[in-house]
Amino acid sequence: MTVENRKGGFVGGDEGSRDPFPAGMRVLAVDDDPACLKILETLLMRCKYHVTTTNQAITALNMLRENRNKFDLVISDVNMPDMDGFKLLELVGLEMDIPVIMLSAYSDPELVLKGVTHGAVDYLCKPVRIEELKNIWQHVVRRKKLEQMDQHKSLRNVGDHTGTKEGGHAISVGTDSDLNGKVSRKRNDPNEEEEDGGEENGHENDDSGSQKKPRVVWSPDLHRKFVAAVNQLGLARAVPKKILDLMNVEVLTRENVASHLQKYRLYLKRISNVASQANLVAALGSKDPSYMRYGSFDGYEDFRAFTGLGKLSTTSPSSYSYNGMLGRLNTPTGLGFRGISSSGLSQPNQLQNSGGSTDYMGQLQSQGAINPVSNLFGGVPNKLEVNQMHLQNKLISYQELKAEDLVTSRLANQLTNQPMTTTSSSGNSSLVTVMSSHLLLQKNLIKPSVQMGGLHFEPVDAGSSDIMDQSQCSDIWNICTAQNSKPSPINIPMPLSSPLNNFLLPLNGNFPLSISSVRDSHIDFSSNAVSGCNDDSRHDIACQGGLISTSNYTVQTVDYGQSSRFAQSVTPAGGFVGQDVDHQGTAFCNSSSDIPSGVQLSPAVIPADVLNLKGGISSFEDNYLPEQSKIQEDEFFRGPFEPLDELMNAVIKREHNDVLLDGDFGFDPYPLGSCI
DNA sequence: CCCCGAATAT
DNA sequence: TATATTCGGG
Repeated sequence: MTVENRKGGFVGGDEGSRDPFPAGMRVLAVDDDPACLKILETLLMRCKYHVTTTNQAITALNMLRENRNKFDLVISDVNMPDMDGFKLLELVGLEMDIPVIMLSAYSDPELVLKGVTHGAVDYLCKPVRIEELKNIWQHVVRRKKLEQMDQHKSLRNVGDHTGTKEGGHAISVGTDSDLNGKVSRKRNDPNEEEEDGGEENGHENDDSGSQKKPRVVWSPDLHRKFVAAVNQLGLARAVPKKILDLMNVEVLTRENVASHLQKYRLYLKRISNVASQANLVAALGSKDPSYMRYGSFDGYEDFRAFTGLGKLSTTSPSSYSYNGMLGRLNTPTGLGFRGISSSGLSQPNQLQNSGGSTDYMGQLQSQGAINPVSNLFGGVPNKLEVNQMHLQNKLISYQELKAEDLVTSRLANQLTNQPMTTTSSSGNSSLVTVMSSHLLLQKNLIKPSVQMGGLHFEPVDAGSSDIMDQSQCSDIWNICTAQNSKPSPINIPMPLSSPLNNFLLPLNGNFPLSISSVRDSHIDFSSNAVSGCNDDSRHDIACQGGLISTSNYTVQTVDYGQSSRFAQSVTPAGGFVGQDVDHQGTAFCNSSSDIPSGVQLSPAVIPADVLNLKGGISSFEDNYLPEQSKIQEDEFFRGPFEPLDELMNAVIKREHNDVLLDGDFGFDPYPLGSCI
């Protein structure tokens, strides 16, 4: 996207770097404490940087606004009287594409986390040592690189040849920056979405005479909003108009949303197919490890990208840039899972970006969303996800399940038996290790520490093992697969890591957490054989589910209509809602209109006994599914639920009170998202 | 008439 | 490919 190139600076990128790189890098140091500021300045100068200082955040902001090309990097103290360092960080991230390093006397992890989640590329503790400053230029280089990549990408979209030539300029609503930080709002589009931070610009084109509506580019930010809206509404009720309203992005038209929704649904469907395939694989009992590659998460890279490089993008109000995403995409590590391809598996090392890469969805993945796919496969939040959660400063911790022992031990066993060796691509090792340790911890019944605040995150890692464990899953999966002799129509092997995932996610990391279970994802196929439904692809059920929220647990599952029309005909009362904590779970059922709305669900997803939820939670199928659905459910779920299955369904619990904490970020409305 | 979703065009 | 536009229908 464009963005004007920052001239002046050096840049790291290959091209151009004629300047002696780090030397001369323009750094803006901000600290209300004169002494600290002086020290900082001195150190920075020693590093040969060109330093500008100010003791006021406001001033710093103004300076940056005046000429965004004047600085390459910002180092700001966290605690300042006039403006909270985080605020400054946020604004800078929002308005310009300049890496920001936070500085604080406190090394409280919470603060660090906050800084990182707000988009800081680094977080240094005072007293700062020159060693730490010597390499800060790397952040600039990194960002530059991303910018370049971004530009290239966008060039394609935008005009350049072919495509839109005349008139048709693409709009990137809001996005722009996406990768980097928000900055730029460049380009053409008349108005961007709200996000106030915005500013400037506006002029520019629009003009051209042609008045062709600018082509909407569904940037990550936009998509995020879209997903947020969808989640908020619940898939069943997410119709273009409503989504449009929720998104509150004016340039968009209902048609735009409708079109995107169409694609989104397609993605969901594909995902479900993937899941099915996975199931199939499991069912077949293939022992080929390659099938299980999915175990390798690359969280590390993601993590890095996520944290260090990028800002998180949040949903609306402010979107933070998430740099690094691109980079991530290009690296093998970027992929979350090794996938399953149409053939059923993917090659290890193979990049999973689905083809294009222009796809921002892939990028989104790195954002903090919980990867649906992973859920599909086991509902296990992958490392990345966990990391992301951390980053997001969401308070998440693993909470002990009531069934903890059961689950844990079981998991442990599985894990033990099947060490995750996976990994295919380079760079995974660390993750793998992490996972392993994580597992070990579980085995020992030590609770993992994903503690982030008030939220408790349930480690459902086990899920992955489940998948691997064919026997465990076979019942369910077999059913799914066996009956569907016919591959799904779409059947695109989607690498797990493919962008699809992102589509689902709430991408931003802000959600409180929920993870959805995927067990239900089988659905798609079912239509054919199982339910005897029509082949009509329209009838596939992508998934079913609902959101359960008990005082302690929140489970979200997805529900996608069986028939495309169902949305219209059925009106679930509840909606998924993440926000609605009170809801005890609403199940949306599709197709049949007889579904009670607002039902509480409980689902099949999580066996009550396992979770030990009190209150009757009856099985989903028994109570909430429409007849038709029930049939399907039976087909799929027949049999007692296995605890593992349970696990697989990622159940995430969140404490009641866990409200989002960080106000800034918190705002995410969606509970999460992921549908599916 | 409005809106939806699928199909089709670009 | 992704998005826009069209089309049939509720």
